[in-house]
Amino acid sequence: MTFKNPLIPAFFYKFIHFCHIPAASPFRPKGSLYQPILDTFQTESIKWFFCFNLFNVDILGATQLTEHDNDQIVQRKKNLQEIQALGYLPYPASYKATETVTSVVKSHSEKSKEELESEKKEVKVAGRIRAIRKMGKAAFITYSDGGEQLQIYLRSNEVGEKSWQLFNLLDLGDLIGAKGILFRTKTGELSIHAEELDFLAKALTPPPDKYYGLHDKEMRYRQRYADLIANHDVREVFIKRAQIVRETRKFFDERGYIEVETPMLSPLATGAAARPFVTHHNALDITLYARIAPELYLKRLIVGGYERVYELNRNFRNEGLSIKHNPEFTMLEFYQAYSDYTELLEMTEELIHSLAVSTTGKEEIEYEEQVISFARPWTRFTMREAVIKYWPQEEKPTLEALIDIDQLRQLAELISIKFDPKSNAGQLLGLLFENLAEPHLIQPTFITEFPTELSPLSKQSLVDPRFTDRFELFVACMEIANGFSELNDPAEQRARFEQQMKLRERGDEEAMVIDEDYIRALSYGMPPTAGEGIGIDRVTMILTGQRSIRDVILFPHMRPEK
RNA sequence: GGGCCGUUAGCUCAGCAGGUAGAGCAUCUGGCUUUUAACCAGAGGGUCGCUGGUUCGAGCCCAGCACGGCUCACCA
Repeated sequence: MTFKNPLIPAFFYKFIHFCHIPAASPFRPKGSLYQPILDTFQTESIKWFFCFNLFNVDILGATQLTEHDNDQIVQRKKNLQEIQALGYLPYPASYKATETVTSVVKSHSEKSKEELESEKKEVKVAGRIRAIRKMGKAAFITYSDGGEQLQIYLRSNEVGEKSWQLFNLLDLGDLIGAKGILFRTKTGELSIHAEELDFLAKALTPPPDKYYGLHDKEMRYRQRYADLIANHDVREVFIKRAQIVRETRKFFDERGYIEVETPMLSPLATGAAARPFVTHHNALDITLYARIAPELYLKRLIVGGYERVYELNRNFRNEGLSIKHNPEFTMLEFYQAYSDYTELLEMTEELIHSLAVSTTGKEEIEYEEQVISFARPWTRFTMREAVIKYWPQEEKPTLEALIDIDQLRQLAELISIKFDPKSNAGQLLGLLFENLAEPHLIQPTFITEFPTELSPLSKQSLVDPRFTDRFELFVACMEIANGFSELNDPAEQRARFEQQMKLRERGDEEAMVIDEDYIRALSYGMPPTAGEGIGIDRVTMILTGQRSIRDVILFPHMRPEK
């Protein structure tokens, strides 16, 4: 076997240099330290390759002390140095495990002590050390693959000199491999009776407290890796999130939808009411916006003849952060031709119900000390009905009052809700709804009949054009979904955009921008279509019992450190 | 952006009327061949977020700043 590489002379030079490192570091490698390792390789070429590898894995860097090192890091670097001296690679490239900790635990948890003894099953398994219990010449190591935990039992006289020496240099958090026979201890715990230990990687930074874990929220979000190592339930949340996303895709795939990807960077930030992130494309010398919604692109695809499309991806909104808002969040949007909003409403019920059952196993879940029932059918109110239902006074407004601008102003004043005097009737009704009804919508509730002024992309109701054929779903007082029959009349769409532009001119930064190409697309003829967006982060929050959106986003945005 | 709260050992947290800092885990030394938050004996470890002020003396009181959490407003 030959290893031909024109760079070998360079490696050679590095290697020579490497072997003559001045005594600058307190952990300067001894001159002949690597010779035994190199000697085990027969060919010169492999030797050089290996030499490069050793050099590249930063033996010096990893064990060099810095002024920031505390006593624990110093100790761990020393241990790594000694592990190398024993002949182990400090950061080997792979480990040929026969299975994972989780698979071993899952497949053997039911087996009795006697069964295991007769099977004498040999396994080779890798994991991270979570606990070490040493008793003189024997010891237990608990290690984990992130999922399950497994115990290794070692005896100094059985495991071999080299493995035992390695064991004495191991620290909590290190990654190791163990080979041995599965058995059950006196106390009945499934364990590997170790024949051999392997060293796979060093944890130079100690892991969080093995019992109390990592609580500091700032550190949990900034160093999610440490959070995931320490807190098993955090890991579970993101596994469930993946399950929710997977099943959502399956739900739409099974219904004849195709998944599409539309621009994340676009010359117009439109399709929703929000302030965008702004960036610049150098080659084209144009301003681009991170998308606030894919809506208008998806409907162009409906025009183009894909009758069912969905996109499950990120939206970006340059707005405040809160327990419910992250600057980037995951939105599912889907569009279905020849359907109206009532069909999507039913579908939403079906989708969320099935997600709830598959991720939690039940129709009823606990969230924020409330029991939320996803048993169908869910409550439905028009926006005005909801306002009336939750009106705080004995004397309630009439349906007609709730769409009349003068009466709405009086009503808002009556219950001292502050409003912008320039607000139109639809905006005022929306304001009353948010203030009075939203805080009560704990159980899944559909709100329908949205004012046209609040719905620039929705089709007007045939029975009353002041309202649109639109709904929103609320769960746990959060807006989860927003769906409507899509406005497909290009003339009416232009009028709505112009209405929005007027709001913009009056200083409403979040009002929508006109999209001429979208109107052109509509002019080719868009079939009657219903479309919807569902906030995946919020669905995940509810189904995993998390109060903060930061707990369902792996790397939530924070101010940079220092 | 406003209000409230927080920041102490590697991790989790105590600390008081203002008198130079404590515990558990982790680390180090010794003991222990089926333990499991292993145990027993001993040891080391701190710029008490930063900067200034008050004071004989500040982790503690005051001011400013930084970072974070919660909350209100805008938003999904």
